[in-house]
Amino acid sequence: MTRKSEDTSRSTIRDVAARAGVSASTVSRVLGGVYPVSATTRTRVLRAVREMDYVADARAKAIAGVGTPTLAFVLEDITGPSFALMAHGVEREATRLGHLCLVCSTEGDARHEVEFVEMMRAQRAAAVILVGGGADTVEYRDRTRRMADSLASAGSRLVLCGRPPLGPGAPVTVIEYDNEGGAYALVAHVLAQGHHRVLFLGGKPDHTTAQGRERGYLAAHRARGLEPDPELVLHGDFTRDSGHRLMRQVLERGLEFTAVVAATDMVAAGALTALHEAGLSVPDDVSLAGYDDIPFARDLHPALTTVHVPYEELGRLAVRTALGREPNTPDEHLLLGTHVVVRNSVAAVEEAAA
Amino acid sequence: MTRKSEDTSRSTIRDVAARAGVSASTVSRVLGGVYPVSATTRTRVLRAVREMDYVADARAKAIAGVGTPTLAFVLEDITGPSFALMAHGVEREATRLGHLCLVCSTEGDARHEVEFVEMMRAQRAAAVILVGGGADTVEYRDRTRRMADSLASAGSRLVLCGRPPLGPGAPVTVIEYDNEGGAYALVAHVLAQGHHRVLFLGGKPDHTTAQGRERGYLAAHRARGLEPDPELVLHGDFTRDSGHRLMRQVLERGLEFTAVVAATDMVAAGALTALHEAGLSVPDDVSLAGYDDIPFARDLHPALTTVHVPYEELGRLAVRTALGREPNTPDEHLLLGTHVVVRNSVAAVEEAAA
DNA sequence: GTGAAAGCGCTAACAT
DNA sequence: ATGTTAGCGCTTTCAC
Repeated sequence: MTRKSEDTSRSTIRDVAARAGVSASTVSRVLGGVYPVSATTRTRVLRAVREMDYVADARAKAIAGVGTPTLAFVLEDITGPSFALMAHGVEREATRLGHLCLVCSTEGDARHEVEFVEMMRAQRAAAVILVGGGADTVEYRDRTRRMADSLASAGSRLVLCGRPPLGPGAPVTVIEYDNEGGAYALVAHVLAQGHHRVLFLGGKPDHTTAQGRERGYLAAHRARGLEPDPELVLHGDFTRDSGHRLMRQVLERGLEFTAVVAATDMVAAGALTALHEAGLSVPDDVSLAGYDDIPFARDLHPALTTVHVPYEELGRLAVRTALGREPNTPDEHLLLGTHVVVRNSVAAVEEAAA
Repeated sequence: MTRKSEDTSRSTIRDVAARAGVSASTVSRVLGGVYPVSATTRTRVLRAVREMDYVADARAKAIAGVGTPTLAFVLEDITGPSFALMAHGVEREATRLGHLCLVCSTEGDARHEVEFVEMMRAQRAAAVILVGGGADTVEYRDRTRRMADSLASAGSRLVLCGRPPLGPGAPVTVIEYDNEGGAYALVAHVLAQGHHRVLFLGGKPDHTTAQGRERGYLAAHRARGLEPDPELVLHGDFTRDSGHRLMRQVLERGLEFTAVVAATDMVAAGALTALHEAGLSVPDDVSLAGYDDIPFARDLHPALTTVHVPYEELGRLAVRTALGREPNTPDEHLLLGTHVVVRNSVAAVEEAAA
């Protein structure tokens, strides 16, 4: 059994110094690394350190100017697959760069968000990464702008990841991906299979991510000279339950369509089981596509055609650029590409039936 | 536009004091809360604070004895649905209790794990929660015991969440759930549907979670006087790919079975698509069950029968008990129940066919 | 090579 | 009610 010091209170550098018969500065020096210290003193100190199982208080070091930098990550709900993917990217890159990683869930509450940002500022986080879409209201811009300024004035930096950008001049970094482009490509693909009435299961009308995807849906139609029936675009949120509910209602109402494009793989999953519950077969009776390419998409049955979003990369990039910038650099904007991944959930329409 | 202080370096309490024409202690007092301060001074100070957008350095406060406590959460990969669920529980409860929440991914590397724990000790984290199963080797016990002692001697506490417990006397809290019981109930349910040859897609043979589930599988058989064919229990890991690969191999080998129980919903998902790819129907041709009850289980087709594990509760409990205990309390052991949730993926065997 | 002393940003005990 | 001083645990001049 390893012997441990029995004293309940953690030992300080002075305790170690005392036990080694040297001064605190000396202990600091041998622990610090490459400062000239005599071999024998070094050994004595190291032994004391080992015997007392001493670890320097990181907060004290931080305050003295040599701490491990910290990076904060605030999102809505770690449980969402795409959030989790980003979180993973952030976390990996942060530890690769030797940063600690604080995480907070807002549960979708904007008040929590600003509270967290305030805390992170108090923690002197090197950067705080805000993740997940939302409404682009003036209230949002003001609030976020305020956070950005306040962080910047404290030598930190705000990163918006998949979020509405602020106006020019704000000290933020925004990393986005091409919502509209992905939706455009996806819907073009569906249309190319001969579908004419494709249902769109969208998100909240004021949510910018939802808007981008909806724009893509519309644009793809118009590029073919089609004007989609307004009845076909529905609004809900990005959850599985929303997809399920919406799909059910549509089925009850007897709306006509041969394909459905969901704003999210989660929505698609809910819609899929609603379809199944109604005895419909995908893609034989109706085609279905999603958005996000979460890992589970390929294990749905049929495997879901969707658009891939490089979420993990997004997270990695967020920390890399945030940490690379000078705090007060004005707005910077990265846009990552998306691409559709074709699996088995959308089929060509039977021309005979038409 | 809100005016902000232009000075790039964050302001200190003394700067605020200077601007308000008072002493630092006074600023500290008005910010601190309920200490008697004259109304006019208070206003002056608050104005200065606002004008400078001042926030007290949390690290300095911490070192002075009044910091926001921090809690660390180290897991293998935030991307796994069950990990994410636990993380969510931990995070929610932590912020509810006013704690900050540090998170680290080990990517399955034990060395990273001890490094992280060491860092957390340096951060003076109130508790560190280690999550996720593993092998119960003596190396594991030694290493973990060492971490527990070291944390305890620093006034912190180690919590093992869904992990092999240490021997008695170690200053840890372990929170587990009933792996064996859940598997037992699930397999009993499958057996009760008339299945005699049920395939088990297990995890790594030395992984304690995998072992518990396998024991349940065996025990359920024996309780019915059955001795399962050893050929029917396979080993892989807990990933979707493992389930997919294993299922494929089994199908190629032409093994006979009417039901498969996967050690994990992820494994089940992989197995399900392999089954589908082979043109088999679930549950008409073969029944399938999983374990974990991740949110996606009900959107698989057919909806997956599985055993529910209260992961989120697990996380919440982990922080609650960790924070409630005195640091040096010896081992404490909580065991949460599991229960099977019946959906549509296991059917009764056709007695006619037999 | 090593110690004493000052300083990091804050709070708290002690004065007044 | 407010200022002064000491102290939290550490690093870093500045002496010797």
